[in-house]
Amino acid sequence: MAKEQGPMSGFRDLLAEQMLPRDDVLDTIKEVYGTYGFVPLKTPALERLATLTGKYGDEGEGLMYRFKDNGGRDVAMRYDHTVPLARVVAQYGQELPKPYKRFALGEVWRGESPQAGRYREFAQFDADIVGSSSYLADSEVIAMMSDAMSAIGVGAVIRVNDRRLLDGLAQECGITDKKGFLSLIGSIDKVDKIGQEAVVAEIEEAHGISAAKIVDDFLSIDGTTEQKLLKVSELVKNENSDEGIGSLSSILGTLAFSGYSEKSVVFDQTIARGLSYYTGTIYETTLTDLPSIGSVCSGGRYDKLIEQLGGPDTPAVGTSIGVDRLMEAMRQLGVQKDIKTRTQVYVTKVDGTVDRERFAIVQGLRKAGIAAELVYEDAKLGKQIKAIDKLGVEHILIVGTDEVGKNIVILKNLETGEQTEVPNSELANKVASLNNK
RNA sequence: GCGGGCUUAGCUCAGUUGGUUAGAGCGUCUGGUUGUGGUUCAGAAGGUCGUGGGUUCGAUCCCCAUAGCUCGCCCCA
Repeated sequence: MAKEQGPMSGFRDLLAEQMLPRDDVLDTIKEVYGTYGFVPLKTPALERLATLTGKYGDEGEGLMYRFKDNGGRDVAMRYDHTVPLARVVAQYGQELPKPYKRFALGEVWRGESPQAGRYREFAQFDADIVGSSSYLADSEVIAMMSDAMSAIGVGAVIRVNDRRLLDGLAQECGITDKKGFLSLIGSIDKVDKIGQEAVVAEIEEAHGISAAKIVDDFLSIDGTTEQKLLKVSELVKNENSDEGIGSLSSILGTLAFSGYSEKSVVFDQTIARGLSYYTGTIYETTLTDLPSIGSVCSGGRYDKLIEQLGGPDTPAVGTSIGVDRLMEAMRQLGVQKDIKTRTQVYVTKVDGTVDRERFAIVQGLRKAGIAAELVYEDAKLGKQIKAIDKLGVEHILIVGTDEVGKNIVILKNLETGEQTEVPNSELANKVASLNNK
């Protein structure tokens, strides 16, 4: 059958069984972010083309969804949350609190060719601290990522590095031009994918044997965070790397002091991040039980970006969660909740003459904060129960003329099969207590 | 932008070395008598075999084209 009536390639419908667990995860993350004082920011899905052009490089530009709107204006779909943030900072700079800690959750659109775990419309959940270059800001963002992963029940380790360390490494390798540097970083970034040997070979080809030797030694460094930092500082000695190591020591030391062990936050000199705009701390998140899915949450410090994007010269550090990849990971890990509805009680229909009473019962439950529904159409009770059970609703009420006459309802637990008569007056409390268990 | 794979029932897929009524599992529906499900039993509905052309007495199967989907590379989340 033609599958041409579905959504376009790279776009998806998310039905209740995807959206409900997703909402739960996002709510949990929002709560965590809230405990750090982050406030929400919503920017439009559509921006003026001029706001977005020239910000993502030629490649990004080509991937942007752009068109003329009905009034003939050039517009483009939001491509990420960072450029809109820069616009907001430029526009409201004076009014914003300092530091400005905001999170942004929403869809972004990129006209890439879709692949496994990559879509043309996908949600990003960004959190950034704008206006401070303090290492405490970096520390908070990393701690917050770690907390968020714990809160949603996913084991994760955040691997932290510093861009300046890599700058220093490049310097040691005799690489001074930006292009060479990006190629070096690009190679190092692939170490998880292709292995150290292949990376070293690639670097030897591009930058010569002595550079390859240094990188090989660099990548081989092992041990605890503290040991590794020491060894790196011995191997790469220059101003750049010293800054990076100093900053990493402060951040990781501070985090360790607050109980973030090496199981949750580590120094990893192989983290490179392909993006060119990072200036300091960089980090990625590896899921303990599903490393192959890649980083579900990553970011770093980008002190020059907001200025480049047309805002004021403002330091910033932030993180971005790939919501869809995270949900996919949770599905694969089997930790995604299996829910199709939030309804707690379903009132069945056994007798059409008591619809008013059934409706009133449902309204009473709803007023008490309980999610309740009632069956509309006549059907065999067995069929009703089957359908309700399939939805995953645990309790049903049976209300017919007998029950209405006695001012009671029959409450049945579909999991245990247990069934009791409950006086109408006690119903809401009874149901509430069931769901609190 | 480059390369591979796929497209048969609502879903996941068989299948025909080209030949009369295209199959399975799951799902859906009906029934195993009146207000009690998840197991089970009996039965039913449901397919222009992606679209267009060609070869052939005959095509879902072969050829060409086209579209859609999908997976890699690049880049990224």
